[in-house]
Amino acid sequence: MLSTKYNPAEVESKWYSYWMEHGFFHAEPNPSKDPYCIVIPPPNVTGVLHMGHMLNNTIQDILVRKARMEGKEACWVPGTDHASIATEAKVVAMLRERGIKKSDLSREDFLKYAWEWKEKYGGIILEQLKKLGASCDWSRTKFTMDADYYEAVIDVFIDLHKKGYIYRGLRMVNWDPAGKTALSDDEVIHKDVQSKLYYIKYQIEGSGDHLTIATVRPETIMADAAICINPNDERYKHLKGKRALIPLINRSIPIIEDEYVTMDFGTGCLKVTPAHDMNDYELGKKHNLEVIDILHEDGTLNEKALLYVGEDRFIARKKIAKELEAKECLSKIEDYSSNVGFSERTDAVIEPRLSLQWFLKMDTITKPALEHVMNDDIQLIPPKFKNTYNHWMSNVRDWCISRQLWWGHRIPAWYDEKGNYIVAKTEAEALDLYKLQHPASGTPKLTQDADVMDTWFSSWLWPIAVFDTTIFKDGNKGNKDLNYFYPTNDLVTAPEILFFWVARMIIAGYEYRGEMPFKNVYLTGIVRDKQGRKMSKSLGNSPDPLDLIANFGADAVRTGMLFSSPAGNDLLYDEKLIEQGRNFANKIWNAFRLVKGWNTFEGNIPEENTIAITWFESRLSQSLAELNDHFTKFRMSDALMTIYKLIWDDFCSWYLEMIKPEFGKPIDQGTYNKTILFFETLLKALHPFMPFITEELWHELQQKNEKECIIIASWPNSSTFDSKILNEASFSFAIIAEIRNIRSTKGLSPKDALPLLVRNGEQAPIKAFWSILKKLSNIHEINFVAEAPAVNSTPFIVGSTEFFIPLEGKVDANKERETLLKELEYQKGFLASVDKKLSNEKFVRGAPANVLEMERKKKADAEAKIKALEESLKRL
RNA sequence: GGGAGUUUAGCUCAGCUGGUUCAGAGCAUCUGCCUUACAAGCAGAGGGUCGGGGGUUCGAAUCCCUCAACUCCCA
Repeated sequence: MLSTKYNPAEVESKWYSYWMEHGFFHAEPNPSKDPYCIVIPPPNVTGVLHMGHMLNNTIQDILVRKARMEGKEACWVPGTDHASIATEAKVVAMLRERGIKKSDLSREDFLKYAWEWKEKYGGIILEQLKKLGASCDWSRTKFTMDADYYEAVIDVFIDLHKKGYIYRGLRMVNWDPAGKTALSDDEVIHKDVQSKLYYIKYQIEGSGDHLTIATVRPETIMADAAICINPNDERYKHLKGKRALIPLINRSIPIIEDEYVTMDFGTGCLKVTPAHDMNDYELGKKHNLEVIDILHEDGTLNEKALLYVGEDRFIARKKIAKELEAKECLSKIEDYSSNVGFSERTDAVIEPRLSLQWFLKMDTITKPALEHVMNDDIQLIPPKFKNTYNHWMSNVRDWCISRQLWWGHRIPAWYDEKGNYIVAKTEAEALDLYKLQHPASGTPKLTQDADVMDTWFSSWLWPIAVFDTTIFKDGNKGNKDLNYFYPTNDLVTAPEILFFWVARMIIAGYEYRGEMPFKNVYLTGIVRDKQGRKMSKSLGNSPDPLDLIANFGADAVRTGMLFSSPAGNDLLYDEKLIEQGRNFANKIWNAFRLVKGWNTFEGNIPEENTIAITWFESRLSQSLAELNDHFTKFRMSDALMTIYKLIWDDFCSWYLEMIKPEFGKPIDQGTYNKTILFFETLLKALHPFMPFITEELWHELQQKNEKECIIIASWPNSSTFDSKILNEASFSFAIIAEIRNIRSTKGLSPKDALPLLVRNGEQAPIKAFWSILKKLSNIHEINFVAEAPAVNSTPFIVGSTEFFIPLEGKVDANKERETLLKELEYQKGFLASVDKKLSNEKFVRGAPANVLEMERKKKADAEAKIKALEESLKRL
């Protein structure tokens, strides 16, 4: 005897290995089939599976499985990226535990440790995906630091440099003085900090007058390049064209005008320090100001500061404030709350710092990427992201592609001792080129740039490089795989990386293939907890996905994630959703137990079963059409809900109840066979969502060959459906609900068979369903009558047909009158509102014919109901 | 500061170009059932002035204006 509970654990591991053994996930270029391809957003090699991955990869797996069943050559390419910053941080932490400092290691030794770390932990996340059921072509697993991929990234750098897109320039970066490295914006944590606003007096050159500026950083006055005022500021008209003297050091600086200055902040006079503030830097560029950097890389003042050289910036701040006060240059100090960036790793206050970095010019290379999204060649789903995309791409800034790290693709630039550089693949090539360009210089000692490239500068090649890493150097036509699978079809990712990654892949796609990298971009939401907070390790509000899979089964987790996740909207995670998924699996399991338990006999199909079958065929077809429609619109949640209701409501609650033989009795062979086919069709339509239970039952329902698996079974298509029988069914379901309701309110047991009278039943739109109605609502006889019965009976109306259940002695006349009166009142009110509309001339004139007709039918129905209700009341 | 989005039942959300798919779904809640597939279940039921206000229209959840709250992105 099978358990009443479905047990996913062994089923899931069994089928996953089975699929792997039979190579069902593997795809090869196949000219007789259409390709379907998704490249995975490569997770960090350092990562472990979190809820966001679960959602994201579930959606990808659903799309791939469906495409595979549709007979396409479905290829889902997995892999990881090297995540230079995150990985380097983890390796540094690992070394620290072993008592090793990064600064004591050579680059080569450090990288050895990094690779060791990668080999040990780098595959974890991919193994976890297997537990989820991900049907990736694992033989194609790619890593952004694979030797050939590494070379491709270098080739791209060289190529773009040759094309004039890559240049070296000064740029403000987030500098961590404790870690002595630049950080990306993501690694900076902004906090509100209580600080002071210092009001400092600057003498105006050639006069005894002063102006006053307000600053939180008095230690930077030595780096000032100008004072800026707003040209519209009446108060400072007299300052125009003058110069001011920096206190303490008496250096003369110009007073400039720019509308950038907020007149009502501070004093309206702004000190401009281009070397130590992002905004001031921009302002400085605009006005051609001198850039004076007064800080060492560890945050102490350098000789350019002239004062307090060697002191830490914060100590210098205090000392300078004191000295300004002593020399009466400080007019006041206010408390002030400011937003300060801290290093995620060292917690040091971030210092904006100018440094030489490598950039990719974005103005021309982005053009096709913008155009082809705006004209919908590439579709963003949901489309609201087009706005955001447009805004970003139209205001795109040059991309800073260098990082002061070791783990990653090292920049292929070689410098001589004077700082001249050559971009080349190897040192030997660089040397040859150098000699060509500097024939007089002899043989110099060249050193390679110490920095690596931004991780995105490798992952932007992903949709191409997973197939072919050689096309970047010589622009060849690409290998078989690339030409078959590229452009890929769908990309599923988070909106957070729309620019970091998606936009850049599109740019690279057009640059190197002249073609889009994918047709559709499905943007998922963020998984949050019940209170709407982002899932995070520090909050501890994220469940471990693998625990969930162990407790509920992967099928349950997959469907649970999808029950509430419209595209682009956040998903509020609740374990209840996973339970719902588990309950659904259990429901299917029990339907299987029922069907599997039946014995059959040879004989004619009874009339009610014929009707049940005809009806379900139509219903199935209708639902499959709906399902496919949801899929074409990427409405995954709705697609799941469609199949969920089809199985739970239509198949289990209605169809199986219609055909279910009495306990212990056999079922006729014809109905049985048909039912198995229905069940199989349902399993197929459900397979992309719940791959494991469907594969299990597929093999349990009927004996299958070794290779006859649901994973490669053909996707069920919708055929025509008979809307008449669907209407008849819903009409009879409404009657059944009424009868059950009457039983419920009158306290009648479902076991007591009741008679049913129908007034003018010959005209009721039920036709074939009378016998089913009898079975499902336990009615022992149905009589068609011309007049309402004289005996005590409970009436009800469905559509415009009147029904009566004779209930002598069981009816409370007063209660009955009450309900009838209530209904009568409602119907009269309804009729009044319809009448009002119909007597409105403008409505009758303005409304389209079908609307008018509807209203007239409403009126007729309401009048019929009122008449029937009044008659019933009279009889009571 | 600029831009985008959201607001519909207790919760999560559908409702395309204004009119019977217009007030819906799932979950939750309540009531009654251990009815031999399933209590991880069955059968019923209740629940919303569609964020507030104003306008356009014969007719507004849907279009326009305005206010409010929340969210995200960029600075």
